[in-house]
Amino acid sequence: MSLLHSVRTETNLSVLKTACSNCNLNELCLPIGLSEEEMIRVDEMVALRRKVRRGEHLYHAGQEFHAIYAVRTGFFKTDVLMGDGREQVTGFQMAGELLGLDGIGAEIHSCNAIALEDSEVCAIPFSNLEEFSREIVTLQQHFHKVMSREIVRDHGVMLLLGTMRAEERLAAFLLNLSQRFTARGYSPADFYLRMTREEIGSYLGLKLETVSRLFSRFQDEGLLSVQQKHIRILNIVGLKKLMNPARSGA
Amino acid sequence: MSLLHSVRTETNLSVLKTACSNCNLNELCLPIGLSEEEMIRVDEMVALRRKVRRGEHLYHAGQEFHAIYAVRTGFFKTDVLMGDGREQVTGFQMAGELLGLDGIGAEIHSCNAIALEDSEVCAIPFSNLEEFSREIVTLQQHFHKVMSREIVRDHGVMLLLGTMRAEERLAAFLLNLSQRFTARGYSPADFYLRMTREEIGSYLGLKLETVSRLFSRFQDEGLLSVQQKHIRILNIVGLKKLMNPARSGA
DNA sequence: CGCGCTGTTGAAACTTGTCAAAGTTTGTGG
DNA sequence: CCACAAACTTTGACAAGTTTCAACAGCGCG
Repeated sequence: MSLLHSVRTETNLSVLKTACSNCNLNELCLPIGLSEEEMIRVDEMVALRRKVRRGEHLYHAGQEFHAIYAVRTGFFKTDVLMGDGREQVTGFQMAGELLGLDGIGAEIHSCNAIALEDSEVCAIPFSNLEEFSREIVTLQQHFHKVMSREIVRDHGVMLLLGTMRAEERLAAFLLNLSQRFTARGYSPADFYLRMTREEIGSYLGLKLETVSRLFSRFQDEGLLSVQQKHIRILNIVGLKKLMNPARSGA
Repeated sequence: MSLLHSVRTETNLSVLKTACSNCNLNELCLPIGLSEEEMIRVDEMVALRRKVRRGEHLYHAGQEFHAIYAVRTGFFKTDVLMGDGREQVTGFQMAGELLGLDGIGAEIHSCNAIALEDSEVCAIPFSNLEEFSREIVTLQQHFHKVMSREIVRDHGVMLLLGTMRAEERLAAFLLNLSQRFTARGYSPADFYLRMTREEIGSYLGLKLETVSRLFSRFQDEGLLSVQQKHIRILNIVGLKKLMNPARSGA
């Protein structure tokens, strides 16, 4: 526990042992589908909980990789930076979602993970995860699925960035958020954005002004109500239509 | 082996057992780093070789997932299609690279894999892979790294699509190809593209006309020699500079 | 309570896309 | 083996979408 040389803005480590078996997230998180017995074994795997304050890094690009993190509470973004300062946000993560998969390949993190609000994660030392997944088939399978789904999600983002127009991108983004909030028991149509217009823009391959204009336009068109970060979706069907522009024939 | 109901354009299955231990690709492919003994065990894991002719699908989006494929020879693209016909190419795969990771999550393939030239793959039934990777730690670790690297690669493509200008994208694409050809013992500066301008454009989020104009411009600027699909890189430093436009300070 | 970060809006500029036409290569069938 | 058709590529002129630059408004943190 006397781990860190307490680097500048580094985050706090908590000594609290986390128990997946008690966690209300276990239906969204890694242990999906484990039997009660297996779940209790998995409790050993999770090392500790860690709090990350808004604006702080959970890990930096270039840093050594040791653990996968599961978001317990809060909200993160991951991004990659180009030499000249350009930023690409590669994802936004909320409760139950995993962070750090990018580090396995090179044993070095390839992106930054930054808390967008005060957050808490479970750290799962990767060697533990590999060890347990050799013994618990369900866990192995589930972990592989999680990684694969991350790949599929990334392909979806490529589709968005490569082929969609600005308004389609923002609609897709809002619908995706809506759906993920719903899965966590929150309102599908009324939520607070945790990220700035610039971060949304970076994720969607747009400039912040474009995002802002689009929000205004969607509001004018009666699709949304926008008050800063407070979004209400007023016409979800309309939003969906924006994404799938009427195809003539088919 | 009496597998397929011989669907229309479906590909041929070969009864040949593949042996990783004899394969000259094993330094690029899944079995990297295995001991000779382990390698021989892994031979059992690989089910069979399959030929895929140019233009044919290795698998379709929506099809049930059973196996991961390793490219032995040839060249593939993977793509996802939107309802209205828009296509996003998500990757180009060459010898030693893996196809099918997208299918693990939902047990259904989420993209199409199409041969761009007559090709041959090794099919590795996924249940075998999971079984063997429970026993052979090196294999488990390597497989996890391969998946993670795919995620990192995807993030690189997001960066490209989200933040780079057309000329930077094409430069990055050519340098990436060059580097992968080099890793396979081919010339870094003289190669044949297997894909059309439209496919390059789809991968890079550009229209085929833009790609064509860019090739012409790069040629005018003395960076490349372009004769249809035959590319010679004449000024690799110049290409790299295009990607990292001179930063003022730093 | 004010300074700074975040967001909004406008006008002009620029990059890339669209449409169109013609040239080139490749593949196929006679 | 030639000829024709289809697919792919190149190039131009113009249009459109998005960015850039700039000014200002609002909220929130210290």
